[in-house]
Amino acid sequence: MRLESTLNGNTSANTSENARTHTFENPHPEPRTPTPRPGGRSARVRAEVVAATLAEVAEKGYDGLTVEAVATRSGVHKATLYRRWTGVDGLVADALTASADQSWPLPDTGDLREDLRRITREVFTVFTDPDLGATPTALILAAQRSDAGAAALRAFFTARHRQAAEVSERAVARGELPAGTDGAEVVRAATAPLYYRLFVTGEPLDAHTAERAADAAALAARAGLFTTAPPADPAPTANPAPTANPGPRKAS
Amino acid sequence: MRLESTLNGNTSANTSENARTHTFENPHPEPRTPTPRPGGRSARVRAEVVAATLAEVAEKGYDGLTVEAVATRSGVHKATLYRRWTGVDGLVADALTASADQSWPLPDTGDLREDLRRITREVFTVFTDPDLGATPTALILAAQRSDAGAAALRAFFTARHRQAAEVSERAVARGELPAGTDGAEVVRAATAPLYYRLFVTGEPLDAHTAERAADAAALAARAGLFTTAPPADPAPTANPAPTANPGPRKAS
DNA sequence: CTCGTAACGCGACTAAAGTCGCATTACGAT
DNA sequence: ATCGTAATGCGACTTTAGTCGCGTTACGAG
Repeated sequence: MRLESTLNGNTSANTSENARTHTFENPHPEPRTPTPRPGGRSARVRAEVVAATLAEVAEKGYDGLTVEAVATRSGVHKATLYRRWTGVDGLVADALTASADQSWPLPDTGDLREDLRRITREVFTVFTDPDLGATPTALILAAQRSDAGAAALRAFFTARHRQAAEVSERAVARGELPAGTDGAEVVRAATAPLYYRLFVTGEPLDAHTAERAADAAALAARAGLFTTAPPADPAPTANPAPTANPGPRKAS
Repeated sequence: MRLESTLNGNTSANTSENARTHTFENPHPEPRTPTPRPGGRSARVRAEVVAATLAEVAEKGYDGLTVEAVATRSGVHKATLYRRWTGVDGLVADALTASADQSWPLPDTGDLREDLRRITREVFTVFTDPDLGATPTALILAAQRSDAGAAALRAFFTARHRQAAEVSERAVARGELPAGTDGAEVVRAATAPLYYRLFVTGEPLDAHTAERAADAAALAARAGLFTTAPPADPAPTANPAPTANPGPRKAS
């Protein structure tokens, strides 16, 4: 009985391996836990596959991404890709996980609104530039397609928001924001309108919109809307009125 | 030579039909334009297929949606589904287009912040309720997967934002907001943080966040951030500083 | 009502995605 | 260095998605 071990960053990718193992009817189960071999060839294979996935996604978009093409480009056999990464979804999730380790500089202008403007301008610049934006766009779209991808995306953004919270922490220290401000929420408020257009509504995004989103977030933060205390207003009433829903509805 | 005609709401779905026609090498081209037959059986087929698509999406999610299953559930042959709707993407786009015709009531409390709170609370309620939210969630995710779906999604949200702009128009008339406020932008600002969590970052969404998003949008609107005039600040400098990008990056 | 043909159903078929059993390679522990 | 076996490559194979040619049904125009 052959057991594939769990490799770094690929816990989800080995699910089908475990599942296959469990379906093998061995009347004498071997309780021994296999020792992972994450180094050498395995590490090289992963690096080659991640690189090939990113290249394929950048070139063909998420919809054109196939296991066959990644196999060809990476020189890794497709059986390995299916075994270790389950399929396209696992490849995307792993590529995203690999991208999450990138460090990135935070703006520090001494003014919160300007910091936020720089953040939103960068998001705008990257995602509206065909060359810069192809890979991240495709990765986000691809990641949404599966539980594994969505989990990797959540981890990615959660970490990014936590890091970017520093711009608000500095503003608090400067006395620009009230103590107890949730810095990650400030960054979310600033970037959400951009990602909303880019990835939900598909409406056009311009530099002015990016700037305005930052300004609105800064204004709200200064007004104390993002303090971790609950709002001063009473809780919603127990009888919500019929309201508008801008989302799609199930057809009757 | 058989030509399939363009049907209501299915212009994208007939692309492959036209493409097939064009690839047929007929030395004597027939210049006659076929007369569409959108009524009777064709209308019944469309209704059955849209209903089946919505049911399948609600039950199995966007990832479990297959042409085969829609064909089985609707009783329409899969060859027809491929011919008329091209595939899963066309089915989703059409289901979304069919959903877009639903009318929906707007809140009118006499107070902008409360109106926006009701809108965001409704979005929150629908998308966090497993029963109410399954279909719209799956439709949005599925629509993002193709150009046709994305176009339908854009049309859907653009129309919704335009309609919801009425809450701001009323606020302007009440003297609550400055003249020239872009009402659609106000609604976008209110709802974007919700959809960002739901569909981009996958982070949890609670009622407090929904409420706060409405409050921040109302605050910014009252401050005049959404007037259609450009901002009073000078344009961005010609030399942008290196800034943070909270999106994924291409691995080096 | 008739008629031309758009739209559809069908089964056979092709293409693409994914799996399996076997042999080989190479990673860690000793 | 040796050894057990994790990880991989391979080709054949299965499953699922999508296509094609033909005959049938039924929609509008006249």
